[in-house]
Amino acid sequence: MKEGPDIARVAALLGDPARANMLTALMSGRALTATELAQEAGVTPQTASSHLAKLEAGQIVTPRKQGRHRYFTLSGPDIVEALEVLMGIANRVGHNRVRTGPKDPELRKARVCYDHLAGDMGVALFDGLAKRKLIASDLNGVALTPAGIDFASEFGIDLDGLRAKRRPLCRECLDWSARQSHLAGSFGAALLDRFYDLGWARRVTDSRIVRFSNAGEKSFRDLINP
Amino acid sequence: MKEGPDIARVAALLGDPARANMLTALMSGRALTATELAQEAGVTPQTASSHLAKLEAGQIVTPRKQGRHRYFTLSGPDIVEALEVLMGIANRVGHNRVRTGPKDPELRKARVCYDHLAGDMGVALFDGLAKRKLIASDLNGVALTPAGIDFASEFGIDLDGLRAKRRPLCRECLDWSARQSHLAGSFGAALLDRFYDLGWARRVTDSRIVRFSNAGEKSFRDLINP
DNA sequence: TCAATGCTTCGATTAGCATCGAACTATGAA
DNA sequence: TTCATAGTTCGATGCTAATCGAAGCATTGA
Repeated sequence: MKEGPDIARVAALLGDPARANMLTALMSGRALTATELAQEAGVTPQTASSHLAKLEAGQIVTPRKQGRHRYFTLSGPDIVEALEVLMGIANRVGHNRVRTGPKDPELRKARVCYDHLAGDMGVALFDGLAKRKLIASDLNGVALTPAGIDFASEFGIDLDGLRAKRRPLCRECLDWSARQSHLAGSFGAALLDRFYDLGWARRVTDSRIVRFSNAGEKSFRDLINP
Repeated sequence: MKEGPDIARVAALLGDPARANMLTALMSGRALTATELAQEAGVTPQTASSHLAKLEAGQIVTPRKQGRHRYFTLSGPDIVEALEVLMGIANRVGHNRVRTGPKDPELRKARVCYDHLAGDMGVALFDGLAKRKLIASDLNGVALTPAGIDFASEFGIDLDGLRAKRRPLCRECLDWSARQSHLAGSFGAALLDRFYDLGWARRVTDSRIVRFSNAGEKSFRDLINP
């Protein structure tokens, strides 16, 4: 009938509430089992199975069999990007769920959102970088300032390497718990990696929690509030 | 129920074939009337009206009243980006419509796809830049090489200005007629703008056709095949 | 005023699909 | 082998939403 790639097929796959919930859960970057995804989506395992079959057929998720579990992950960075963009639009047009966010105080404080820092410290990072004028945000989104570009190389981040990827460098991502923006995109992810490398923080296994050491948190505070 | 922005609402709006066709048509950047969009989508005006009401309520499109017509445009650059990303995914997973592309030979040769160059010359531009190693594409997508960055400034393109926008610099976009990649993203758009400024080409009014002058086409050939 | 065009609202029909209960397969543990 | 857990398939149900015909506004032009 019409020309071009079939957007509708892909978008329809993301457009069901149950499936969207599953995919959102997978944005944590962790591989989740079918049952876990069923719980995340609030549906029965049968229903989840049917949804997962569709997502798999559409190459939105990739399954990996391990013992009697099937672990699912998002099938590529383009899926992450699509979800991030859609989140941004949903945020802009005010389609937000009423929800307070995670209960666990450690989760509220610092956790990973796919591959970047979220939670109170994620928001603090965004605000801190903005206050130091290393990033600037306007109607069109957020971007590194010239000062921010200098900062990145001083801080040990290879911007040219990041630019080689398809993902945009900077993106705002609405924080589920704090309801404010934190920094996503490949630069946001690189910052968190750098925190790991510097020993400031580490990821708690089997959880989205990011735990800063005392010294690491101090350095972090100095970074955002010099 | 769940946390976060409501992806599903937005994605569902893009996930209907009729609506997706309308939105794809609007990627040309031109404002289209309700009846035109109905034709593009292959539905009756009544059905189109109902779809447009939903898209308007979801702030995906913006109407502008003029006389007895209602002109619709995409409501922001984030919508364009979402459509581009979804096209990329649909392309990757092989969800393409079977269709040869536009019939008009001039359309096949050079036209705008939203705001960048498409058609045979769009594909030639992509290939030429790749052959000159000004852009490099891999699994993750396409990006400017260091040589490409130098080229851009020599050619009069303000990369820092482009980076300040939310849109990614480079993106592959599957060409509807040639079935090969051409260059989208803010850099792709800037290149086309530069062609206009240099007098190489101009846009035919009320059409997506881009018409190169003889001298312009020669310069274009020299550019991509030095 | 009348007619034509652009677009929307109403109502009825239809089709697709999300959902779940129940039964089935597969892996692992006792 | 037997039991338990993880996951899928099947079938039935019910809801939502896309679709279009017909009628209703609104704007423009004669």
